[in-house]
Amino acid sequence: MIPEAELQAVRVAELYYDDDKTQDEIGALLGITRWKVGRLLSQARQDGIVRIEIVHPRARRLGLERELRERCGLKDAVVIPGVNEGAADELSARVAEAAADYLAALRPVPRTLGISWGRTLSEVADRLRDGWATGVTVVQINGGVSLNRRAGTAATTAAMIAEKASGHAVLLPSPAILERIETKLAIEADRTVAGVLELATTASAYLYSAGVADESSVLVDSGYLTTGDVAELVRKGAVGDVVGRYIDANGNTVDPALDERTVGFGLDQLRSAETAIFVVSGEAKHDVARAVVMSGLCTVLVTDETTAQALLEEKR
Amino acid sequence: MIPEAELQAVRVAELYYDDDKTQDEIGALLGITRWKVGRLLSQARQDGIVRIEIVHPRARRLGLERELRERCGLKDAVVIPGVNEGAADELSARVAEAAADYLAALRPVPRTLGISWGRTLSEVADRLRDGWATGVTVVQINGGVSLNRRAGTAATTAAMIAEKASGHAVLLPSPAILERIETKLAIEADRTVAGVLELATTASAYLYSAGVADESSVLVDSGYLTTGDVAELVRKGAVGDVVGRYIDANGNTVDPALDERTVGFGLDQLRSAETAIFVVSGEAKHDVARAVVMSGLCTVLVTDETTAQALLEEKR
DNA sequence: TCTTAATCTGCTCGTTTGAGCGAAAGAGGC
DNA sequence: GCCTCTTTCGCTCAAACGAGCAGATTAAGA
Repeated sequence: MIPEAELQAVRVAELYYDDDKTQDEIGALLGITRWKVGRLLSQARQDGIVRIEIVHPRARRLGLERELRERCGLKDAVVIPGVNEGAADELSARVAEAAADYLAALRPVPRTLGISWGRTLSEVADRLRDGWATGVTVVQINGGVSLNRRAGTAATTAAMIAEKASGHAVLLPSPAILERIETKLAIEADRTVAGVLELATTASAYLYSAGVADESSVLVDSGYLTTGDVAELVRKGAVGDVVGRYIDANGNTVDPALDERTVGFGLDQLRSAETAIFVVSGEAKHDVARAVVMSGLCTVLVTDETTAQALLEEKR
Repeated sequence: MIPEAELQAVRVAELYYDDDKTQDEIGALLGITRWKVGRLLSQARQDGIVRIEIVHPRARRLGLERELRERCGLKDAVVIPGVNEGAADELSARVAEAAADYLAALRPVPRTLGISWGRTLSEVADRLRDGWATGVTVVQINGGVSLNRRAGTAATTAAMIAEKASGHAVLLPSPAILERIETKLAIEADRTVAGVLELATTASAYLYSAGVADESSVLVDSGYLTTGDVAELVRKGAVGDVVGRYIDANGNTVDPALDERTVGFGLDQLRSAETAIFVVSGEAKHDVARAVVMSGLCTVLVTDETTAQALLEEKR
């Protein structure tokens, strides 16, 4: 049996929202005071009898964002509503657009921006509008230019972001992962590389995404790792990679030896950053996303609704 | 490209409805006046960017009801929201319940109520609550007791409605359709039948449903008509039956000869009634419903959302 | 280019609404 | 039954809001 109060709440909600009556009128009609009407109304919203929805491609999910901020200790969060039909492309496009918007609206405007590279970042760069800022130095925080088959993606991403802000890009002239630790140390000691890495530490904001730990990874694609290497990493608990470094569900380095051979910004450095914007979308990346957010690798999260929900689900 | 104003409207709507900010605050935040915020907000609702929905089994669709009243010349209309999953039983149950509610809330309380019979009416009777009124005389407006296989359905419907209002039922002791017109005239001339029919004309309200013109009809089921008869009626344009009389899409009698042999309240009498409540639900009955509503056979319509939409669709 | 119509903007003012408070009404323990 | 605690109620008051208006701005036509 439905409680009497609920039925009345429904009736009141109908008259108020569908019939555009004032609370006073409704009160007179149903023989109750207008305050009671107001209370029923707010309870109806509380109970979910009245649902207010914002239906728009660019709409955001502020409720989820608030929860993410509060429960995950984020400085900020942007959540894009899920697309009706399962159009994964469109979803990532929208999230990328949101990230671009966020970056453009970021205050104070970063003087130096540290970025990673990959499909997501490239999409963000595309969607950034010309003149989104002025005079921003864009610096790569992890290596990987040379061996990449889709040559230059990494370079063009940085260049495009810089160009659209009438700034200039500083590339990291190094492979992502080296075969021998000695080589890695040597290259990091090199003036050019060391200079870039130092510049990276001075960045006022960082923008990066993450990869899934499977054979589809760009690191495999680029030849840095074999599918066997990845399988081994997964066995050790890897859920994905952030700026070229594989992490487990707790956000810790999975394979210290491999990490030693990886050139670029370290995870701890990222963790201590004032503003680290993490862009992620798609079901496949839920695990990495969780690891990144929970281990404090980012201060700002830009993602889709499903991912956001998955993150909060976990926390309950 | 999405117009700038729309994006701003979305932003405003988010801040207002999701973030519970006042229009003033939003104005300050976005650098616009609060009046502009208000205007964007009302436009967002107009454009359907902001959608307010009342989610409840007993909720009604007041917008549709208003349209029905205005566009179809109805005195009143009750529209029940569609059920999510295709549960036809539940839908008819809810519509029946709504009809019962409507009847109970009807003012002035009818002294005499004319009813038809059938599955729908029986459901309405079931859902009527004890003491829904006091001292109402319930009179059958069309025959059909005797031959009905589910013997007594018609009788019990009337009896139940009457009993729940501490009133009494007056049954029409006659078949629905007779084989010869002479018999029909004779039976109508009989004191008992004539008395009931006269009482029926004095009713202050009528409650009835309609049947579909196909072999599933209760008139076939009860043996008044053969499936062949019905097929012939359909060929002549029949869409369904109301109080035992078959009508076409315009609400006119399909077969005058058959009509002459049908005992009970006439369609014209129904049309001139002050209050004629028509209860109908389900996709199969859209055509009959349209015919009934458009030809002015009812003054009050109780139905489901899909049917209501189908009726209005037609009118465009 | 000037004129005119249409739209948009910021505002005044009266209405509508929600927070907060003391009184009344129920619920529950003794 | 009587008392206490909690909930619900009606109300005051100030904030929030929308209708309607006049001036500003834009678009369109001559």
